[in-house]
Amino acid sequence: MANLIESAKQQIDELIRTAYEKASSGGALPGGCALDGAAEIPKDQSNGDYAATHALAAARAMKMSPKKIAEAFISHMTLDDSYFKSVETAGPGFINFSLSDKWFEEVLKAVEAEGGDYGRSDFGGGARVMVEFVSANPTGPMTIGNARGGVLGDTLAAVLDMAGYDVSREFYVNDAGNQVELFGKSIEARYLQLCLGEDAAAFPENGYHGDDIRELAQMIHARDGDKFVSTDSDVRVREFIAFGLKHNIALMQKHLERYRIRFDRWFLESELHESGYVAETVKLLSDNGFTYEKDGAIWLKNTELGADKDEVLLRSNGYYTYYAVDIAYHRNKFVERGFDRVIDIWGADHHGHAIRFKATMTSPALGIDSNRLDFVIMQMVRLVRDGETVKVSKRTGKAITLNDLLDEISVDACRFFFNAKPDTHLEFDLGLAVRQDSENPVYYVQYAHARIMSLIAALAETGHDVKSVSEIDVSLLTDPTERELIKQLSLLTEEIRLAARDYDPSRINRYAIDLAARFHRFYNACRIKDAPEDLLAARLKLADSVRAVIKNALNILGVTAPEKM
RNA sequence: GCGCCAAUAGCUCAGUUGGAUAGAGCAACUGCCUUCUAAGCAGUAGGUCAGGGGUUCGAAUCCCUUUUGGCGUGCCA
Repeated sequence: MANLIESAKQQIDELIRTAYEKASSGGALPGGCALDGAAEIPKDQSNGDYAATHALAAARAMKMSPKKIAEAFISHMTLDDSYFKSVETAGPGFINFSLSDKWFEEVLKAVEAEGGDYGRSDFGGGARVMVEFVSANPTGPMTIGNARGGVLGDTLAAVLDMAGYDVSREFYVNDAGNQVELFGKSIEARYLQLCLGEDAAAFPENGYHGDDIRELAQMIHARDGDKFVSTDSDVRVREFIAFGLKHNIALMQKHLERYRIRFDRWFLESELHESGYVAETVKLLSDNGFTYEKDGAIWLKNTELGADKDEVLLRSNGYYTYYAVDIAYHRNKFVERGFDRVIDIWGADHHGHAIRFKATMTSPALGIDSNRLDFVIMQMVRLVRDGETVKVSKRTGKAITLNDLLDEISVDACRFFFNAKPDTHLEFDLGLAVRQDSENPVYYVQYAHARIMSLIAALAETGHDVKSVSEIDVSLLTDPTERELIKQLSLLTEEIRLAARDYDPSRINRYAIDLAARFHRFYNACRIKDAPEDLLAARLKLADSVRAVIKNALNILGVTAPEKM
């Protein structure tokens, strides 16, 4: 649970506040001024390990130059028993602190004590959070967009878990409605064409043209022959939908498993219909005066609820719209299942819906507190091969599926690559991704881990085992690469907290790359094997700490930490 | 038309919510293995932070505006 970055920052804040009290009571500074400002890690290491901006922020209120204020702070400050060995003013009035050996030792102790839990915090206070992601239509194979959403959702869930939330992963299965109907009719057409010839059945408008639909028809035909030719169409379509969905859902589960994604629950849309929950929800809205009738349909007064347009809830043909079902589904998440917070990961093609939908859910009609429902809108993935954009579409049948992708690219590389910042467009060059194995940053990180594993094994053969922090002398680790490496180790808890706060798990990728880079630098600058006994022990301990932390970071990303490469 | 998101090195992207001289990785160039994994390291070069205004001690970051791109604006989901 150690967050030594936060501890150090807090201590700086306290040191400055204490110094201000002394300085103001002694008359060196005007009293009664609010102290703003914060401790930050400066970009340039020559400016110390931490830089505080309190003096800069107080300049106006105290009517003094920031530099003079900073000097007054420092002259009234004692660093005894703190994490710092020195403090000085710099530039326009920054107060720069340098860390002491004590702090570096604390970091290694925390890594050792917490092991696989190092990085974990209670930032979330155990709040129950649902992350709903992928939720691909079961009418066809998962796409590249699902590949991105899958990684994003899974790693976000992992990050939230590490940050102290009680996390549930959920896949919402759209196994009802228009698209499913179309799915059934597409299979029906292919089936009839198979039994009676290509011209025997017209293919439905906007139907699913993919080969997977033909395959489903073939599977049915292989099992039952021409049996369904004479069946009533409604019955036949229902039968084919049931068959197709069962097959497709099982396939999605298998492919996601391969992708190392496992959901706590696969929630079926049909449950909401069959239990009458959708009807009940719409009735609730109607009873409270939030709907009206027009053109034979029931509309939600969404404009009054803060959205930019009204929405149909019940179509004139008697079917509920996705909008009505989505309201019911989210009402279920909050009201029936009591999640404190719900995060939906949606593609950019749904962002308009997300805005309207949030307005609806958080309006008086549903009464959900707006900070309980969040959307992560991820921008589209542009698939490129040989410099040309590949269109991703289930309908054309030419889409490259998640599973196709995993046949070409390792799960490790895929997961690492797709875990990019959600709000930027992602260009995925297939040719490059396939060829570039050794240039992918994931290998850079994994290599650091493998390197340490073999290092530890080699040293063990000469009788040098990894010792505990209490048995080594941390003050021997004086090389800049060693100091930087330990500082990077200390950062994981904070990075996880920020990743959870900002819903940006890609911070962990960058963290892992940075940690690996600092290890490689250390490895090149500091010999371990030939070092004097005490130094060897300290460096070996440091390397082993790095190994543990890389493993934790890769674990969050769902990427393996290999022992050899 | 209106709305949302974006624009940073040749390419892919960071930039700790307003801090010090804007950083990495690819690609290019120069070095480093008889010594713990060279899938590595060190170095050189590369910038009008899309353009213009504003806010203040201080702006890639906040506000306004223009341009460019993606997406949305269905009784599809």
